[in-house]
Amino acid sequence: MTSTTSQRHRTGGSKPPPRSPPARKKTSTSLADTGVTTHENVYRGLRNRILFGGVPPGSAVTLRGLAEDMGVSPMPIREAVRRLIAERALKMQDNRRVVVPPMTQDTFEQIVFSRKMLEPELAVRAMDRIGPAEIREIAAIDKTIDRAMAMGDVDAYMQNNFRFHFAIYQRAHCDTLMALVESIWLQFGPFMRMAYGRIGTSTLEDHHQAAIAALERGDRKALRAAIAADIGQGMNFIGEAVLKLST
Amino acid sequence: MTSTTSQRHRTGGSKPPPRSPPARKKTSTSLADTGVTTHENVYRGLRNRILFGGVPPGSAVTLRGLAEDMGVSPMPIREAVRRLIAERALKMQDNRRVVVPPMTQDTFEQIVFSRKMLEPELAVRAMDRIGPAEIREIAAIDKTIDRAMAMGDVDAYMQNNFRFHFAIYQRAHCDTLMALVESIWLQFGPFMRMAYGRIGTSTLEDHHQAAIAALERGDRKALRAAIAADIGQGMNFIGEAVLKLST
DNA sequence: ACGTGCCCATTGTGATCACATTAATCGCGC
DNA sequence: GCGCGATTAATGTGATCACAATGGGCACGT
Repeated sequence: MTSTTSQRHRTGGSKPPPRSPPARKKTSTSLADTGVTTHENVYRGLRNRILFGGVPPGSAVTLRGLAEDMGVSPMPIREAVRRLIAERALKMQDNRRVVVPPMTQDTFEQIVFSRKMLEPELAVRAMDRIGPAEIREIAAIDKTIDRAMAMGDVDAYMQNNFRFHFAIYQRAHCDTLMALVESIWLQFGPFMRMAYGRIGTSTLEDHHQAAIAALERGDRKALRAAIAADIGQGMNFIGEAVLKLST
Repeated sequence: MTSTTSQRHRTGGSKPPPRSPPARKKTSTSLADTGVTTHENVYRGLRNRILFGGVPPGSAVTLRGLAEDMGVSPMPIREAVRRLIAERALKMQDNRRVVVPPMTQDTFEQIVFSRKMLEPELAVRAMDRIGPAEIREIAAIDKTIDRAMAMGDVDAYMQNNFRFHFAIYQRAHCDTLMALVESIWLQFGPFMRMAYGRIGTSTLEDHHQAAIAALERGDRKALRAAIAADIGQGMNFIGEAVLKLST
């Protein structure tokens, strides 16, 4: 699947001897070719897979393996992986092997702290730019979350939980803060998935309704508290499932 | 010139028909070849240059240019630059040109906010691991800062100011938080240099003495306040110099 | 003299090859 | 049969080439 190939930069077709005949083919414009570079597409795909738990912690990520999967040369893979390493979504161990970094109690605590420091602020800053239309949109996402939870659809739950939070944060137009928060989400994404995979989504409760209500009332303090509570509850759930039960 | 090549990875010696006489020489060890990979060395060199204002905002950073400067092929440069872009130390604009990102009032405010949220906490967490010996070391760095300020040595001032803060933060052993803070420092480094270049270091006052005193007394609240005040004062200075005066 | 169009230099991107190192596999000896 | 060493496979790294696109420089035309 996804045998898609790159959109440009055909290298010569065959070529045992050094030189390569032109043999340009280009074209194709395969699919999803959103005009961006190949390594950008690779990056987004990989990023989403990590963010939503598609790459279990500890599993190896090889350049040539991904290259074959995505039908491109190892080159754009290298750039995408390097970028994800810089964002701490991946980690290169001393072996030079690339893996999803393991979670420790210390790291987890720092993640929780960072989230509680940054995300409520982001929500409050976004509040002024969130009107009735945006609130409706956000509430719709929350509805989707409820459906996913009821059906036990972990993937849909995670994706929409992400959409819920970032639909709010994004309105703050604070890209510097957003970059920090996105990096943090990338770091706990795989373990959120692991937690839901172990325990399921049925016992989940979030504070999204309280956040929506605070948005409607324009209550900054309540919004801040709702986001903080949501983070606390969600991260506590992950902590229990991942750090307490086995490893 | 600089026909120099890397230290390993022989390229296939002869290559019959086509290209390029080998001309390898190894050379130089220009960059403190610490046994790590080439792109890691390139990364560190470039990172320091950015962090300490060696690359003025707006100036172009070209792959081949840097490659020639450092005597390596464009390849490790690409990885280092890609990493610095991910850390927001560099930015690739739509032209595909790589530059030190410009500073805006909004970005600046977010940087100040992030620093005030994260760095005092880092200092407090480090306090338990900072004994008399470490305090002596930190105080010595502060002495060096005073000397640099008196002599108007901007480079020495910036490097030792960095060393002062991170000598403290490092003891917290919080690498997740540290990564966030380092990314932030990379973003305002070039403008700190710009500010000092414009106004000089003579009018500077910091709160380092208060921080050292708080460390000696084990006074968490005072340490938090001293770090926050130092950030406030320093960033206000940069803000005045960079955002108010011209652009 | 100024604007306009073309040409070439430069830049980032992608592919492929060569190499060093590490992991895995198999075979040999006990 | 079971460990242990050598050989083989696989992986990340660096270099080089080819290509598309942008930008700047120069000549030409009005």
